[in-house]
Amino acid sequence: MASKQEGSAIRFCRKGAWTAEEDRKLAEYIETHGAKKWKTVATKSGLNRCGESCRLRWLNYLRPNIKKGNISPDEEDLIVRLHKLLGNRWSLIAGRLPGRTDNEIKNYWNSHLSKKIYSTKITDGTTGAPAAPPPTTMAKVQVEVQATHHHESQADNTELSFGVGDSLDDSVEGTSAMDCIIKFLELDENPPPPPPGPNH
DNA sequence: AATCTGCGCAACCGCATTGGT
DNA sequence: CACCAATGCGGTTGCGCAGAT
Repeated sequence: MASKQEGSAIRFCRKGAWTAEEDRKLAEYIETHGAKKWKTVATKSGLNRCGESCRLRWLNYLRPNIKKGNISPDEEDLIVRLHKLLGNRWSLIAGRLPGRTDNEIKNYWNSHLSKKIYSTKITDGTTGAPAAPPPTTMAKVQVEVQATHHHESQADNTELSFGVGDSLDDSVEGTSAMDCIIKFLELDENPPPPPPGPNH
């Protein structure tokens, strides 16, 4: 019986907007069992949804400590700077903005900031290539950050700062972490003179 | 008052990466 | 060491709402 239901759940993933009832079921299940093994979550929670769909819904909407809307000028500035550094690594950028999701930042960038940046570039006369060509792998991100700062040790710190495993939890993401990023970004704006080293 | 256009948000799809067997 | 499955990420699309004409 159960196996049949599970099978159908996997084969016929419901699509479209989530209902309040689905949200409740998902939240209830995750509260009890935790947010892991999304395929299992999808089947055991009684939702005819794909695991990926459940994950997205949880991360972008149901998860606690999520801020909705009202992106402050500070956050906007941070997003612009981080995007300049990291390119379209939305999850990394989101990791530095407590309570924000990669999807929200991505949407915000696409609808607001990209236009803003573009018009700024037109004004500056610096048209052409995007702020940061999107690297395809984390390794490339590291290389890019290193290249940006022309300083190995700094790049190493950066890599630590931008750990992917960071959660959006406000309790973890303290002011000091944010301060660290802001400092880091200040360095990006006013980079110290590169030491005479192996770096070009 | 009705229609059209643009904007913002939520969700889906495909690809890449990582972990386990 | 190779293969398979699961997970995560980024890009793109669709839907609904608000404002302008």
